[in-house]
Amino acid sequence: MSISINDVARVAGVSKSTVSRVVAGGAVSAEVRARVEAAISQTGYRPNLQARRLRSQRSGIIAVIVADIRNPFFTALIGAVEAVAYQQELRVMLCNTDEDPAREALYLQMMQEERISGLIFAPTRTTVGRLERMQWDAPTVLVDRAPAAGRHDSVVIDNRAAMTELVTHLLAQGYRRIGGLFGSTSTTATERRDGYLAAMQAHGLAPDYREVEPTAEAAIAATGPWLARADRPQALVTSNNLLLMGALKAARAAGLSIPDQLALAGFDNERWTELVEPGISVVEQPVEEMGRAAMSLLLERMKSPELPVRRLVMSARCVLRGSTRPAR
Amino acid sequence: MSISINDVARVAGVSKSTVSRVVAGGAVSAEVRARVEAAISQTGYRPNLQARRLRSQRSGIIAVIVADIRNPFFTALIGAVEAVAYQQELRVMLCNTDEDPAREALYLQMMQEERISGLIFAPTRTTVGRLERMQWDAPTVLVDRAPAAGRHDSVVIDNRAAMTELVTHLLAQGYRRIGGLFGSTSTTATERRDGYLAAMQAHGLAPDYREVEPTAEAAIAATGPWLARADRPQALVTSNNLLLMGALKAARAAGLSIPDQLALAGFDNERWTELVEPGISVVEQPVEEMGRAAMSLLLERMKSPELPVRRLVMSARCVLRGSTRPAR
DNA sequence: CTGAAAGCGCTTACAG
DNA sequence: CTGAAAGCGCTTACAG
Repeated sequence: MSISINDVARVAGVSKSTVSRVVAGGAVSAEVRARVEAAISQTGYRPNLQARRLRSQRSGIIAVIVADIRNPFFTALIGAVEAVAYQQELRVMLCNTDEDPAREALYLQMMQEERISGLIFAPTRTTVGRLERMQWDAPTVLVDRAPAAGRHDSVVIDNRAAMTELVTHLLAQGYRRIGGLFGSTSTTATERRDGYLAAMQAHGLAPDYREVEPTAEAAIAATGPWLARADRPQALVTSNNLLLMGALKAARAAGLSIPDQLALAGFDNERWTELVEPGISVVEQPVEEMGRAAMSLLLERMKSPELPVRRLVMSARCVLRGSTRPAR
Repeated sequence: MSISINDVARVAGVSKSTVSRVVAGGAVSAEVRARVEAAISQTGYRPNLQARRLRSQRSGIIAVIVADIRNPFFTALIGAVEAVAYQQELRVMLCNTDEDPAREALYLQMMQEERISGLIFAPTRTTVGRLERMQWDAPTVLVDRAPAAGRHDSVVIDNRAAMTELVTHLLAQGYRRIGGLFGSTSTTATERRDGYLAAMQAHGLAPDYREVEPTAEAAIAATGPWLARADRPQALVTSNNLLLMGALKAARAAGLSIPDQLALAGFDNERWTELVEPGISVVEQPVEEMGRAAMSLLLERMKSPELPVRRLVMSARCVLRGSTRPAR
């Protein structure tokens, strides 16, 4: 079909071993090297990676499996991963699971068939549990979502503490009926929920929260009726930026002014949170750094499979804006 | 290393040809099939795609090369492509070029070595020109960015007409000093610029525009000083959503009220354009449909390489909001 | 420094 | 329906 190493060898008048050495940068005399290089550009030869991988038993492919490629948090993460992969001459295979454990299982299987060199994975809560029991031996780094302790390296923030800080801020501003809107599919959302519960309980307040599919649409559907109730919350925290956006839309639709009738806060310092009026208070995660750190851990793991499991907890910070101004 | 078809054959007491047939769903007696399937689950055998691809000479890999994975337009596009690829059992290799022609060239070469089955590509203006002369024969669909006529299938909108419509709307609202902020790296931005020029000229107005790197940061840097001038525009249109966001930030920083001191409009109906006050008028592109259509064209092209070149022009629509209310 | 040979794990005609 | 053989395009010891 396409031009192979044999064609180049014939044109250059050498063996294919020699062509292979030239391509790999091995020890070859200058004269032969020049002849082979001429033959390569004359024929337009391009190595076949499928063959190289089969023979060398390393694919040089990194898989990235995320729950929602449309969530800008994951987009930024993927961007950082891709940048590192590019400079390491690794390929990136993209897998989007829509928070579906069945799809995650299928993708894991496919990536096993792919003989990937490494995996960056943001799994659902369901799969976090299963992953411990599964036979899965490719070098893997869990990012954003991980068990408290497990078999794989991970890069996370302290979700519980971050949410506790956010809720404590609202309490300090005088809010008492604080509602929580949390994703139902990730350990991350669950940890953030626990941070909310801890803060409320520490102040002797009754929690009032919902767990939903982590999309703006689900947030709108859940928040609309909630905000129409007589005992509706004075403030709302959400576990991610899509839920935050949905909550804001629902508040606007209900005609509630922010923060006077509803204070609002959530996660991820997306640019829009600063552009709406008033600005929305958020927990900012170092997402680019998380992506780069995950790749660093992965590269080390690929090099040294016997390293002890590492868990990297990065720090997040609250960015406070008008949406959480003191309660009247 | 890992379990191969030979191991399964030995356990099942058949030849590896037979195992291959079972895996491929070929004609095998029920009794033998059962034995082989038992051996497969007993050994935990997973086919090696590298070997399969080398032998069958088709990779089943789709490459997606985009200029900026962080631009939500491209993110949505990638999401749609991935969804179709998943159901077609194709893998997606993700390539991000940061609008860099050198990086595009490198990625094209890599994907050639990958022996990809197809390519979805949003190239820079530089590469749009080169692509015509390059030897590049993998099935390819250009999306969002394409030459007026060329060797490859494409899916675009009528960028020139869409921008003309947007500017004509501003003119009808009474604005005269309308500035344009356009990306410098894509045919898309250039076509939108031409639509702006056409509308201004049709009304005998002097154009006033800048071409910049298509990022929010570049937009802020360009717009800040511009809005500080005595002859600053009364209205501003931008060629994409990142520039729009940057322009809005610069307007806010300059303390200009919208639309009274500065009307604003751009591209892509991102959710934030509706949540800021006032809402921003935008051209909405059918981005998901563009991604799915691109995959449809690609699948057909993969099946029938001899089809004539097709150019699919999808329709866009203006979503008018408060940011372009009539001028005082 | 260079070449011949073996083999990575499959699929695919070709016999039987 | 089943198996033996060839071969996809490489790399990698092994000789020389």
